[in-house]
Amino acid sequence: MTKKLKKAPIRKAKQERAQATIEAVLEAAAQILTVEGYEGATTNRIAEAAGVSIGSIYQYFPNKESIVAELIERTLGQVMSVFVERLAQVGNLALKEGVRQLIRAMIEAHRKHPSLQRVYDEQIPKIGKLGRLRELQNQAVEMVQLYFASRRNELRVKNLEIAAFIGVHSVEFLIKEALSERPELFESPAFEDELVALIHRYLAASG
Amino acid sequence: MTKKLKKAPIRKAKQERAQATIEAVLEAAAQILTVEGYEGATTNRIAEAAGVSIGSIYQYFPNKESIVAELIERTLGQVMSVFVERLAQVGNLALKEGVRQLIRAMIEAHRKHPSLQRVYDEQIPKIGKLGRLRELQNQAVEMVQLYFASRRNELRVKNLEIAAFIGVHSVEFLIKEALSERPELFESPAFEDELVALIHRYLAASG
Amino acid sequence: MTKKLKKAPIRKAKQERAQATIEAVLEAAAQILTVEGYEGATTNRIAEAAGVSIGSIYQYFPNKESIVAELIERTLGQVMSVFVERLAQVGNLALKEGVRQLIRAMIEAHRKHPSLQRVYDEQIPKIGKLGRLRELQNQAVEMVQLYFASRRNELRVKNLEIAAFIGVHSVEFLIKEALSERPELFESPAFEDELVALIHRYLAASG
Amino acid sequence: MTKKLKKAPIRKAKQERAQATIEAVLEAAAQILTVEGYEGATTNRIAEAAGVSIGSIYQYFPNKESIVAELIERTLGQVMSVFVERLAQVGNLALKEGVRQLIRAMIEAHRKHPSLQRVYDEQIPKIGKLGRLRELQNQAVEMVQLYFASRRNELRVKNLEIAAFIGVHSVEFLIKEALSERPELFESPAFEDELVALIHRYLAASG
DNA sequence: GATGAATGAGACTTCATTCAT
DNA sequence: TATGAATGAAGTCTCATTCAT
Repeated sequence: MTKKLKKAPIRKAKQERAQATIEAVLEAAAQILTVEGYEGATTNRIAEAAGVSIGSIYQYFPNKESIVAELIERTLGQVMSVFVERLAQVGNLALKEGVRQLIRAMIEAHRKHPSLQRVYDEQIPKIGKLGRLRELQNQAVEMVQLYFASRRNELRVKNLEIAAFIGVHSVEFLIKEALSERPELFESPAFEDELVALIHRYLAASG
Repeated sequence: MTKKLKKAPIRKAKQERAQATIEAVLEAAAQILTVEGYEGATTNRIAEAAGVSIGSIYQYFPNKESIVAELIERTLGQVMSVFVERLAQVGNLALKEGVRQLIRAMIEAHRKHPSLQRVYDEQIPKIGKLGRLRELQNQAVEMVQLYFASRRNELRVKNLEIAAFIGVHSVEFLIKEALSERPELFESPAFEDELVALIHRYLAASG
Repeated sequence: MTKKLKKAPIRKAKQERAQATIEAVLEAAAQILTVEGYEGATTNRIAEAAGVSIGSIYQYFPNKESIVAELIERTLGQVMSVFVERLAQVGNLALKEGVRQLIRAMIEAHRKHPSLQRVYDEQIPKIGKLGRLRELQNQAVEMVQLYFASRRNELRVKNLEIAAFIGVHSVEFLIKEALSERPELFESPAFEDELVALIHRYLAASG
Repeated sequence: MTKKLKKAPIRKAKQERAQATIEAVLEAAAQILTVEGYEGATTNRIAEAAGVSIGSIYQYFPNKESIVAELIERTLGQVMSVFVERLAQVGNLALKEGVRQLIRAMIEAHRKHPSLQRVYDEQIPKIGKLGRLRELQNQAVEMVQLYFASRRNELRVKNLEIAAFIGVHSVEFLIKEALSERPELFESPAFEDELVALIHRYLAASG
């Protein structure tokens, strides 16, 4: 009994320690990738920044690529879940308001992972063959296309696939671009308005 | 005198040979970057593909980065010159037609350097600290802003700087994205129409 | 007193558990060495296969080498004890029958530790500088030499040291070679006859 | 013309330099393998001992294993060619003289590559899946079997395959064993006589 | 004692760059 | 000037061993 009582917390403590190491590695990797790019992100540097030995990294990640992969997976997962959630809430709003809500969701999602985005864009093609990013982007395009379909009577555009492609990618990219090149624009309330105008006027029957 | 008379053509011949070497190196580098990405583009591989010794590369380029830099410079230079030229011709066209001409120019420019673009996007941030690309993009944005200013009476948008930023970057990126992910869309005539609609409706007073 | 009475069985139990751990480690090590060779036999893998934590291994073995050393010691010890025992029984047999008994003993001894032999051969030189194997082989040679001396009148050979060296090593090696390369030969009864013929005809006065 | 005249020797000089590097690496590797075994033979150590940079090793060998492989190939190739040559010359000699010639050939062949043999035996199983050694040994056994067949009327043994297996392997191993453990025996003329006695008496009809 | 997370020396290998020819 | 052999810093990863819990 005594043993069992003791052992459980011990194992837990160990698991926590392990998890702490993993988090430290991922944070350090994110930090270095952001500041110095993929070239600067050597395994030794990540270990050092994480305050961990190089061996510990390989206890939890099979190789360097998998660190970046995990980082990507987490970031994209969060971004997507925010987006999907908002999309569900938007179903019965008028087009313009729906567009605004979705754009706002994207802006908010990116605010949480500021400059890592660019690094991911660069590295993703090398990791996992066009990778999960494309997959998720395509999912997003498809979901948006369905939303457009549900609002068809408000739309000017006919080809919803092209419209979704253009809508998703232009917003996504303009957000990233503003975030990294014009932070003051990204932060201004006008930015959201402009994006909404861009997409809504493109989609909607005029007048 | 006799010497001088002889030397001139020899020097010329040498210059030609040197130029040929440079071209071969750049072509080989472009080819390898396109097909295998930056990782595969080792100096030895470039030398081999160029049919030149590794030593010769360092005769003309101080380091590997400078090869990529020169490649970028040339490509961007061409794209920009096409764009600038078209911009000059567009001055007195109506907004919608002007927008169409500029978009068409960008599409054509990208058609000439299809797959290298993505590599450049990835590499440019690493070379020369935000690099020449940003500089040129900013130039483009400024010129477009000037063009917008000359058509102010046709515009709905008030902040021309934001409008130019959004217009240039969304078109630029959508072209790249279509080129690499939806080539069939890129090739369809509808693509140009959609881009024109996106930008023109965003800019113009409706009606 | 009460304490002592209690402690004794506890210590015993502990000792038993300790012994069980040691056995598990040695078995796992033998298994892995046999199947995957020395390269695959990492300490972590041995611990895992033994169902023991890596820390426990270092409780009982000062380092990795000592695990292999113990394994070798045990195997060779068994082989030698079989051989020595048989040698004692052979003292008053006629040469040919004595040779046959000794060869049979060697064959039987090797049958018990089939594939580990080769691994030991590879590893022994690295462990303990020429190692215990040489020592034991030399002992065997000396004992055989003594046996030959006791049968000197039946012998053709004069230099008993050389004869013992040749006899012991050729039999030992042919057994190992057959075991690993021609198992069907090793299992056939003809094999023993051939070895006996090889050694007896070499030793004995012909006719 | 001048150029051609100059270039040829230059290329030759370079080839010589390259070859010298290769030889230095192989010699250093052989030396280290002999003295310290496979564990001690790190690529850096080999490079250092060869007086070459680590990079130079990888200019000529794709990996560490290939260095050992080349060493083995060269040694075995020489041993085999000596053996095959002698076997051809031995065809019409009486059995005993033939056996002596073959044994002498093996002794001479091993004298040229003294202590490397043991290392090869250890490493060969790991390189190339039982490797070229087994292949060559099997070839040797087969050739010897053919020789025995041509001398069948002088033989006592019936199963020539087993006889060849036993003859080849026992001689081969006794030579190696003597070489590494009893060099003074290896050098004595009696050694050859004993090996000849061992094999000839085993093979021949007595009397 | 037992556990297993953490350590870090050191192995193999790559590749931009130099330099003797 | 052209060549390509040589260089060596630096990168990724492994694994025997230690030590806090």
